[in-house]
Amino acid sequence: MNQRRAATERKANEKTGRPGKNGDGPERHESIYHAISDAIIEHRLKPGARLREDALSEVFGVSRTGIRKILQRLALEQLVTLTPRRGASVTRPTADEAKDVFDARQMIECGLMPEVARRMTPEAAEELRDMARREREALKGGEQSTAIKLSAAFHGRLARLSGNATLADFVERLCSRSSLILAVYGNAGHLGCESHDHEDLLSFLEQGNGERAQAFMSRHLKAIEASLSIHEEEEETPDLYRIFSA
Amino acid sequence: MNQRRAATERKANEKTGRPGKNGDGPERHESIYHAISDAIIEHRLKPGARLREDALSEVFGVSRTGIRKILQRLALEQLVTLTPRRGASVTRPTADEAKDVFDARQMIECGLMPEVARRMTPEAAEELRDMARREREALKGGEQSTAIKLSAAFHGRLARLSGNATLADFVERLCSRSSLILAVYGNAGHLGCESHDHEDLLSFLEQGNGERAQAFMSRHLKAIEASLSIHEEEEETPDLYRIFSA
DNA sequence: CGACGGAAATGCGTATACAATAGTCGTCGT
DNA sequence: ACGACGACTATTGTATACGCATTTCCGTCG
Repeated sequence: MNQRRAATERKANEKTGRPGKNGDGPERHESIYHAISDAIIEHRLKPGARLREDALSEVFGVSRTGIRKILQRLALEQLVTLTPRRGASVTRPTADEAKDVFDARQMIECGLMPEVARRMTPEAAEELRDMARREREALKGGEQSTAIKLSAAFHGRLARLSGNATLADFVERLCSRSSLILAVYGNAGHLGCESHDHEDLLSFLEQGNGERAQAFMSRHLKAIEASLSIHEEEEETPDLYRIFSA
Repeated sequence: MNQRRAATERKANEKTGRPGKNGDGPERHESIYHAISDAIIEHRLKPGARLREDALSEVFGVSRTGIRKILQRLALEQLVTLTPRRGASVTRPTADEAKDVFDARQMIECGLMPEVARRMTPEAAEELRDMARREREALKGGEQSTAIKLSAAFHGRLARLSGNATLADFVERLCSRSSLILAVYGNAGHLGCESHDHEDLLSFLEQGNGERAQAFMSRHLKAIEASLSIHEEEEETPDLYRIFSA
């Protein structure tokens, strides 16, 4: 076990070109954090998947201490669930949580649209249009992972344009969780944010029409939420009596 | 000096078995977290105060590892700021952040009022009325720390009544940060949420009048924000040129 | 008198060790 | 043969100690 670990560490060091010591401290942690959160958002790590500290520390070639810090952060963002003495696993959102998240997005993202319309610039519109285009291409090309990430990034970038960093952070967190929700309750092949919704939304924003953008965002989110198939999947105390009596 | 006191205190705790809270488990960390965050929210730790890991670990009798975890969490909630190789300090919110926080509170707390009015029950109203009463009494009695904490708790509890846990979490975070903002920009003797605002708001909610509650909350928050004296206090790179040319 | 350089101090991150616990598997008794 | 109890293992949680980087302060030199 230790030998394996040493080998992995050496390989990691060779990769970064730092022999003996990896002094990249915070930067390395940041990249690991993004690697894990991306994997979760892109559904390469599915809800319920266990994230063992030893395994992660071996894979990334850092100490378990560092991994723990990263897992704590992910837990605070509710992307992973930490159960005491049982370790970390990718969060499996409940139906209630899904409703909360989409209600919150309705409130915040829609509420942000007027200000975003006011602050929209040609450069920002250009960047967003590019993201929307790439997302649609990824979706067409079957790269669902890429499409999911780009969709979340689009919503996040949009919120950031409002100038309110705090609310933009909230939106980004909500989008990450939405990815998880789609992974659990989404119908395969009918991913959220398809069609030309993002492009259409952009048009309203470029026209400075906050009202219509707001209404459109509301419909957009409602459409995504409606596409979910919420089946309650009782986690606790399944009603065996009801199940086996029928 | 500090070491000796901390050592004796820790020894005493171990000998007495730590009455009230058992120090063994994660609950100890939880209580330390609350101790620090309360101290920040109640302005017993003022913005800019440095939080050295060694000192904290001695005071609370836990290792630096645990303190680090707690500081990370507080940093993610933006109550403390971690500057690389400079340590942790209580966050000193900027004027921009203050505006963002209050704009966010306007959007979320006001947007929540209709649902809260719909779900208000006599028991909840009773509890909230008690909190408001205790807050007013604390304010009258000169216990500003208690009043500040109760005010934040009132807003948080209110949001939680909406049934949306995600948005309630956001509101609680925003209220914590608001406490910090009041510490920096608030006028002494004119603390937020005084008068009978909370009681009046409760009345509207008990009547199920979400519209008026929403409007009242909006005025309430605007009043708090307006009471702030925002002076820019350039932190870094003071504009010497501008200062000395005039 | 100012500037440069070294030594001490502080902080951060990692590794290692140890403790505690939940899950698993085997054995024993009825 | 089946169930229950107990030991073992795997994994997490926490503390301690060390190494490295950076900052700060002070002494010496120009």
